[in-house]
Amino acid sequence: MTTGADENLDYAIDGVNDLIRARLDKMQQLRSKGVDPFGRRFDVSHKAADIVGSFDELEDAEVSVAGRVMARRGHGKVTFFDISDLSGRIQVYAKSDTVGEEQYELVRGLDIGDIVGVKGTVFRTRSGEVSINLAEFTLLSKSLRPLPEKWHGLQDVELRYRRRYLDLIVNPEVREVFVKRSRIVRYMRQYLDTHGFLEVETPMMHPIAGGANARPFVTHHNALDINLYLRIAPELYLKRLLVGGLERVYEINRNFRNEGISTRHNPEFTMVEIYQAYADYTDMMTLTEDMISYIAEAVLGTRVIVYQGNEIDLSPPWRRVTMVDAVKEWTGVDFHAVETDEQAREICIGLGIELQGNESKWKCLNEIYDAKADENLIQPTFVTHHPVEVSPLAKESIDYPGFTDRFEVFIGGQELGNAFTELNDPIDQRKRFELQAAAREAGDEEAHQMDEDYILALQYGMPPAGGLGIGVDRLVMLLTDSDSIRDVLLFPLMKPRDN
RNA sequence: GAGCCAUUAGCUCAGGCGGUAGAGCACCGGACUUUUAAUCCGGGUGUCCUGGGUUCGAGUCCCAGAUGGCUCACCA
Repeated sequence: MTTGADENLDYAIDGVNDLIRARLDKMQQLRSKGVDPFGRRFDVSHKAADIVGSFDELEDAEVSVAGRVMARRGHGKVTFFDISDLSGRIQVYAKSDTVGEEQYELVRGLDIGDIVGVKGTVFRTRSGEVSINLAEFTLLSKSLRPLPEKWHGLQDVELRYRRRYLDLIVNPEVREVFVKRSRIVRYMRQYLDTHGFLEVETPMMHPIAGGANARPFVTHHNALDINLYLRIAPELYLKRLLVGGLERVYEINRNFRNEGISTRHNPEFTMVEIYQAYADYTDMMTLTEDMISYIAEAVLGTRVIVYQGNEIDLSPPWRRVTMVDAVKEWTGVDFHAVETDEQAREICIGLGIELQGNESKWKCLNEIYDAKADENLIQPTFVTHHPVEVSPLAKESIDYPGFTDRFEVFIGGQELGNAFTELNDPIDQRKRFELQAAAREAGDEEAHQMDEDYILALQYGMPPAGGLGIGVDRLVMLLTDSDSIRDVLLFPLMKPRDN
């Protein structure tokens, strides 16, 4: 399928302008000269940054490098261009006398954005820049659209998210964030694997959406003719695995919650959930401190980080405070001294917290806590002992009746994780579900549904266990100093544009 | 879901009080055999987000809508 140089290709490209037309013309001229504008495999011997970094060993050696043309400086019979690969950039020096007229014409026709392969010898220019003296040039992919500007990069936030590939091409610091994200997850796996945890995968499509308080996405299976929910948490499946004797399991995967979008919430987000038989929430605290500081050390080389202008020390141990004490610290209100639900509601209203009007005392405590926690918890902090009422899957505390052996961990003003000693009493669990069902009846759309199948599993006996969930996106935000979750998601959810 | 702000060339941005739409980079043509935000000469490439309205005249004022950002609400 050859394309004639005079064929009008505008139909094939959306929004053709003069810049694009010029590139289409070049593409057709290349074809008519027998040069394929969209090449094939190319043997790469070195990465750009490695050549620059190992100049002493590589001087005068022949190398081949592939990458995208990011800048071009023509000087008549000599042309310099910079190519960029994942490792970095290197300059290529093309001299008409060396490469010959034919190849030199190809170099002169290069556009910023073209992907090329170059072969040549390593040398240093007069001004000291490590470069490749071009011997052989291959066009690997013609770029038909102009890239964003080299100096300011791509600033338009909407375009950055919708066309992340452009963001990655022109904004190196963005690429760095996602490389770090990959390393964070890798070291998390490494930590858990070396501590005897088994990585598992559990269903993403659930007949009952359980394990968290959230509204689910609904989908439909045609052959079975049943509705299914995209999971809001893997918790109840992972605990079935504890029943099955897997003892230490974890899963790193996506959860889906049909709720608002914000700088801290994306409808799909990544959680790691970890369960350890014969342990409790205090073991989970130790694990949290130890794992996160390990990851920081491994990825960043330090446990002292800066997040949004605050210096944060991740070295264990982290502060521990009960929820009642924390609320007392922030507001002066001691909930142990509050007698009635009405009193509690009045306190809430006095603090400017909106209520439905039927909240219990402990629900009120939780409301105040939710409203105040973020702003007050910059350094790593475990807030422990949430009321039983707001913790339907956690075991009640022995020495703190009415509260659960649970914690939420905050760092940098953001909730990062949630953990508790798992409720393994099937009778108690049924009662908790019944209370949740009642709340649901009363209009709480996020209350748990009864899950008979899960209770059945508990009836066979689940070992006592500690369970922990950590928001991976938020951990990445923390370790990359990102203030929006969209900056750590390659493709955050965006409303489609109707063209 | 609510409030505030933004939307102008491929990209980054400027456009006083309503009077023929601008710059830099990129791009096109020319010069140039070690440049590097190369330089020099010449060229402005546009659905001013969309649709209404006011006006002799709207990028600019008014109304409605779209998308995005931030804040709040909900949540992790």
